[in-house]
Amino acid sequence: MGRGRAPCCAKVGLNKGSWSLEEDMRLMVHIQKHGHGNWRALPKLAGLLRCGKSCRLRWTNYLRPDIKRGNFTKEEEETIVKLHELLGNKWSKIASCLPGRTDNEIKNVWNTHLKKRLVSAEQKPAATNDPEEPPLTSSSSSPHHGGNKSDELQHDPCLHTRDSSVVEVIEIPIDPTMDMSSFFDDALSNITSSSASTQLPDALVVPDGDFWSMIEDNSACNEGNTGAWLEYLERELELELDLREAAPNDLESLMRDGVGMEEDPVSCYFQQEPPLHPMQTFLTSEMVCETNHEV
DNA sequence: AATGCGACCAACCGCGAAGAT
DNA sequence: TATCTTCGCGGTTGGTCGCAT
Repeated sequence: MGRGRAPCCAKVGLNKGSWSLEEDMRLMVHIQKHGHGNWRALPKLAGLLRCGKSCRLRWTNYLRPDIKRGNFTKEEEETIVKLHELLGNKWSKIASCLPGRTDNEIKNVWNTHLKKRLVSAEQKPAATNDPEEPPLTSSSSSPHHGGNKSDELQHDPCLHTRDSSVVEVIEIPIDPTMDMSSFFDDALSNITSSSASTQLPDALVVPDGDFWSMIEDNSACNEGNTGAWLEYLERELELELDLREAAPNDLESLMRDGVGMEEDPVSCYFQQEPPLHPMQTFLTSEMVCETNHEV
């Protein structure tokens, strides 16, 4: 029980459901500039009619700049399966081993894909040796379906199947020092605060859609309100480069070499996560692939 | 073309745990 | 010790999309 816990969301006058583009922008700009020291106070400071919890979820599951977008690779899926064998339903721990993936996303993938796959793999006798089926090793014995037994396995180096046999667990190296939340806190604290107001200009009409699709929609960026919003965002984030005008070759060199990291605190912030180049925050994986393939 | 259905996934709720004050 | 706050989890919901009929 949360001791003295205040109820989440005073359920009066607060927005629920899907986030609008304006809300995304407000949250993103506010966090980029000021960080998220106090989630409860953040919505008010950012001018959002949301509860802090909702803001935190939106940020961690969707807006965070290091989130990897797109389908899970086979390697990632196998990693999830193996880590689930080790850790059980410790989605955040599993997520910490999969850079760019959120615990919610992993949970969804597990519940919708991997669990079913394991069940079907279990139903198929191992003797069939179906080459299409991923190995999944011991997972065919499905250590967890049938209940939340995750904690039982947490410190058990071996997995016990239902027929009492013991199977070997493949060890996945986990960096215990990896703490994404503190990583972001540290990174955000390095951003020099600007004197500009976080309030969005009232004159700007918020375009329809969501944040990333707006960013991703290359063609739509050049005209209308979307363009105005992007320009506003770039000003707020002090981004000097206009990606919309960058040619594919330019983008590739930007991805490779970076631009103005030393000068641009926001870029420095983005740069602190090694697998992600700062510019990737404004590029979809599709765009990056496209760029790489075209050259 | 319209409808139904299932899959997928973002988002929510309620709760316990843990850290900070 | 009590309180406040955030984090993390399990479970669930509701909207959207694609496919079959």
